[in-house]
Amino acid sequence: MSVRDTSSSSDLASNEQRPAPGSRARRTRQGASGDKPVSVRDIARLANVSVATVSMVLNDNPRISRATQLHVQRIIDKVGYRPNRLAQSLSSKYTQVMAIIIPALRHAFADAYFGEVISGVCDRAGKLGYKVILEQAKPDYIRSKQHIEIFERRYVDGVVCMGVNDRHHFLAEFRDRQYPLVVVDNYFPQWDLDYVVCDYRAGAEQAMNYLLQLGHREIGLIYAAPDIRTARDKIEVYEQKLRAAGVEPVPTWKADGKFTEAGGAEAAEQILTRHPNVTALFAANDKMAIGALHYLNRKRIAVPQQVSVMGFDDMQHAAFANPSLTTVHLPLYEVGALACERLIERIRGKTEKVAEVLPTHLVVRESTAIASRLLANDEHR
Amino acid sequence: MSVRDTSSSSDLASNEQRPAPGSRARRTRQGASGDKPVSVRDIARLANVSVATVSMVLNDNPRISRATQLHVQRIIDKVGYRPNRLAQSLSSKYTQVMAIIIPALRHAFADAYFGEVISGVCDRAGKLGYKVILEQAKPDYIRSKQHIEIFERRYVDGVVCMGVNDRHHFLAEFRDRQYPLVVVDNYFPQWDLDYVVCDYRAGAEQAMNYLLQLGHREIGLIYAAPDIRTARDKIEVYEQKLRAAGVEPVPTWKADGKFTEAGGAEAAEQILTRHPNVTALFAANDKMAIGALHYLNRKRIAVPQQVSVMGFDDMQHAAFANPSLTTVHLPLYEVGALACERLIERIRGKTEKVAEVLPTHLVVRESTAIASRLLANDEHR
DNA sequence: GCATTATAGTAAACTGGTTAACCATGTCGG
DNA sequence: CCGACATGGTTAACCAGTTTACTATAATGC
Repeated sequence: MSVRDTSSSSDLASNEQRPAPGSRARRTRQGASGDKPVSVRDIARLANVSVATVSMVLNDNPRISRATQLHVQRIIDKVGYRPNRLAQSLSSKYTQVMAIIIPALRHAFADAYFGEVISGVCDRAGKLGYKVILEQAKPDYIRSKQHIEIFERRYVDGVVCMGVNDRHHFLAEFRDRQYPLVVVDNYFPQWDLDYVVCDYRAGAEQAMNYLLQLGHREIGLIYAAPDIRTARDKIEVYEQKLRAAGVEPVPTWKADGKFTEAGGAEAAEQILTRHPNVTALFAANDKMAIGALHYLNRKRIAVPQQVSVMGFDDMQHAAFANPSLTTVHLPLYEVGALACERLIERIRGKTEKVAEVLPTHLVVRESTAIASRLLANDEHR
Repeated sequence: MSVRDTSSSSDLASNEQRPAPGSRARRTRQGASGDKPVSVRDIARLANVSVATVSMVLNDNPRISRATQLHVQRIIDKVGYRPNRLAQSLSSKYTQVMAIIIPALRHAFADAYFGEVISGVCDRAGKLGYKVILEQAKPDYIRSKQHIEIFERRYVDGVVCMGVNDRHHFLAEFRDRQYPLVVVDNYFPQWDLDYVVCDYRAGAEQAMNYLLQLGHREIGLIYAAPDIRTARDKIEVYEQKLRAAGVEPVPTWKADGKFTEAGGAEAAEQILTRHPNVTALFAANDKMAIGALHYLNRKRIAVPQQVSVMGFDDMQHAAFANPSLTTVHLPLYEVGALACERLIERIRGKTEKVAEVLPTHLVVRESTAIASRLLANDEHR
C-alpha cells in the first residue's frame, strides 16, 4: 500500500483528484485560504524518494548523496515546505526551547536589571537556534510543580533562573541535574547548582575602595535581600573593607532598601537621621541609590558636597540621575548570554559544572567626592 | 486502598513481568535516574481501559461515565502522569503558546516601557493557560520570514507585536488574519490590523491642557519616532492645542529625542539654545524627559522655576527623578493584559475586529509650575 | 417483542516527523 | 574470484497524544 508511487506521472494532480480512498477527506481546515499544510510525505512523493530520505536531507545526514540532497532540497524550496517542529520535537527528544524563570515580583519584567539579563539570554538563544519562554515563579507556580511540569510536558529543555533567593527551596529539585538549570547572579553552595554571576565581591570592593580613598569613613550601606547569597556578599565586603580601614562598622549604618527607589529613599532617611555624620551612602543597586538621591535632594543635602552616593549595577539611566551616579558596572547582558550558552551546552550533554564569574568595574560620575570631613578640616586650617 | 484497583491485582506488577510481547524493549532511557516516561498507553494498561478512554478523561469528554472518569483519574494522579504537550499539540492543532515580538532595539527588554507591557501579557497569558515566547524582530528575522515561520512550524498560535512602526511592512502579511496578531500601542489604518493602545491623543491633551493652564505658551516638544502612528498623534495634538490657545507653533520648538535619555538631553539643548524664551518642555516619554532634566540641571536652569518639564508614560522611576516628574500615566500593564486576552479570543475563533483604547491620566509632580513669565519679571532670567 | 435510540467504550487511523534495521550495489584486498 | 566493507537508500517501527467510526449494552417506544 505504501509503495503507491507507481502512478508517478499523476502525482501532482492526484492530490486533488483522488476520491478519498481512506474514506475521510484529509482537509483539516488549516488557513482560511485553504493552504493544505505540506508534510514530509508530500515532499517524498514529489521527489520520488522515501520519507526517511527527506528527513535525512532536512537534517543534513551524510548518508544522503549530494545529488539526492540537491534534488530533494530543490523541491522543498519550491513548495516552501517547513517541517513541523512539534513532530520533530516529539521524536527527537529536544524542544529547542528554554525557559527564563523570574520570581513573582510585581511587574518583574519592567525592571531594567532583569531586562538586561533577559536581553542577553534572548539574543544568544536566538543565535543558537533556541526559543525562549518566560515563566513567572509565583508561589502557586512552585506549589503546583510547574517548574518540573514544563520539563515533563516537554515545553523546554532547560531553564535559566534569576532573582532567586535562599527561600526558593524548589531549586533543590534540580540538584540531581536531571533537568538542566543555570542560576543567574546567585549561587547555592548547599545545592551545587550551575551558575553564572557577576563578581559581586570584587564589585563591592571597587566601590568601597573608592569611597575609602575619597576619605570617607562613616559610610552608610543601603542593602537589600539578605537572603540572596550575592547580596550578602556585598554586605560582607562592606564590613570587611571598613574594618581593614580601621573602622568598626556600626550596625545602624545599615538599612534595608528592598531594592526599590522608595525603599532606598527611606533607608537613606533612616541612616542619616540616626547618623548625621555619615558622609557617604553605598547602595546595593542603582534604584535604591536613585531613591537616596531623591531623598537627599528633597532634604537639600548637597550631593556630592555633603554626602556622596555610590550605586551598583550601572543601569542605563544611572548616567542621567541628578547628579549622575557613580556606580559599579555589572555585565548583565553578558551574564545572560553566557548563562544561555552554558545551559545549551548542558542540554547537549556536557557535564562539567558551570561556575562562571564575570568581572565588574567602577564607573565614576558625579555623585561622589572627597569626604566633606576633609574639606572642613582644610577650611579650618 | 490503592491495592484494589480492579479485579487484577497483578496489574501494577505486570508492568515489569510481561515478557515484552512486541519485540523491542521499550525503555527509552529518559532521565539518568531511570524514570521511564509514563504515557497514555501505560495509564490505559494500568486502568484496564483503552487509550481513547484515557484521552477522553484527560479532556473531560462527557462520553466517559463518572465511574470510569474517577477510576482513571485516580491512577493518573497516583503515578503522577502528565500528558506530553508536544503530542497533544501535534494532533490538536493548538500549541497554547503565543509570541511577543519586539523590534531590534539594543537590549530591548531592558526598557521599562516594554517591560510593563510584557508583564501584562505574561501574567494574563499564564492565567489563561498560555505560554509566552520572546522574539526579537531584527531585520534578518523579518527577511527570513521568521515571523511567518513561527506559525508554520507550529511554535505559536498567535503573536502580540509591540514597538513597530510604519516601516515594518511585514505587518501587511497579517492583514488576511490567517495568523492572529494584535498590535500594541500603534495602529495601522491602511492594514486594518487588530490593536490595543493607550489613548495617546487624550494623554497628550491632558499634558498640553495642564501646561497651558499653568500659563505656558512657548512650549517645546521633544518628540520621537514619527514613524509610529501613536507618536505622531502626540505631535499633532501638541500643535492643535497650541493653536487652540492662540499660539502658532514654531517648527524649531520641536526636536527629536529618539526616545532615549541622551536624545532627550540633546533635544532640550537644541530647543533651549535656539529659543531661550521657551518656558516648558513636553517630552514624548519619561526617558527623554529625564534626559532633559539632566541637561537643565547641568546648565543650572531651575526646574520648574525657570522651565517646566512634562513627561509621558509614568515609568516607575519618574517619581524619583529630581525634581520628580509630572507626567501622563499610561496603563501599559493593562494594555499588555488586554492585548493578550483579545489575542487568545482571536485564536479561539472570535472574528470581531479588535480596536481597544485605554484611558490615560495626568500625574502632577514637581517638575511643572506656573510659567516663569507670569511670575513678575523680577526673578531669574 | 422488536426496532429505536442513548450510553459508554474500543480499535484503528491520524497528527508529522526521526531512526534503527535492513538491503542492494559498488569497491577493494588477498 | 570471493568475502569484507563502504555507500546510499528504503522499510517500518517508533514518539505520545486525539478523533472518528464502530460496537456492545441498556433503556425506551409502540
